[in-house]
Amino acid sequence: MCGRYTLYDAPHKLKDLFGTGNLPNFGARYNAAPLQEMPVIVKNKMGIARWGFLPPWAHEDDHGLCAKMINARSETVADKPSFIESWQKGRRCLIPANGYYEWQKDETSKQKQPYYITSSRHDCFAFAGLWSKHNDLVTFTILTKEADAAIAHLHHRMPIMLSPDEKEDWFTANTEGAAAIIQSAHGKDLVFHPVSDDVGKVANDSEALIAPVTIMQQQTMF
DNA sequence: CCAGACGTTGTT
DNA sequence: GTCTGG
DNA sequence: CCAGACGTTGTT
DNA sequence: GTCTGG
Repeated sequence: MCGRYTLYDAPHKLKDLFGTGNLPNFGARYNAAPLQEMPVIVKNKMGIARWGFLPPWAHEDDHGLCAKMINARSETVADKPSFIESWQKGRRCLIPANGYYEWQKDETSKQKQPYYITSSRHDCFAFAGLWSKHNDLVTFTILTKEADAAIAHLHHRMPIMLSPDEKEDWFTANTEGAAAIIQSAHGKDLVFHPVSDDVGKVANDSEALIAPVTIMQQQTMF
């Protein structure tokens, strides 16, 4: 599901938007991928963490496991051995983003069409997530839920997205409160458009990736 | 009880 | 560390 | 998430 | 088909 996203707002803009105290340095990203280092917010601080989650009992160098944990189902996150500690101890984070990508699979033609999804209401928002720490390595996962009707035909799951003004609630809530915030999260204001297949390649990372394209129906030779 | 997995999405 | 399956 | 690799022995 | 790397 949510396996690629963008974050191109400048650090100082994110600082203002989310009211964080410090200001790490990072550049615009149009194709953030799992296992990469990205900005995350925990309470009033912004830091850099690795996308993918390492459970507390896992080895720090277990990249394979980390890469498998890029998403966590919000419906079961409180029950899963991998996430239970972070959930119960309130290790929640926000992952600032400007949009994310979704690949729609066509069952008959077996083609994959990437779409870029944004919010018509907030040009910068945040995914809700959980973090974990091993020595100096901080990792994070993005919480998901059933897709809103606005994008359900693209994909039946979507990330939990919060607006900047929901930050305070997300971090001051107790576990029950956090669950309620997740419940109330929605995607009513989501909009999307098809983009180039170039986004598939992790090495591609430019503004051109989010430009709308016209879908060309590919010829089947046989 | 111990051993072994520990995740998601999507597809069947 | 904690849950599931046997 | 997608793209790309997917193996060993032995030699340098 | 399935795993790894990014």
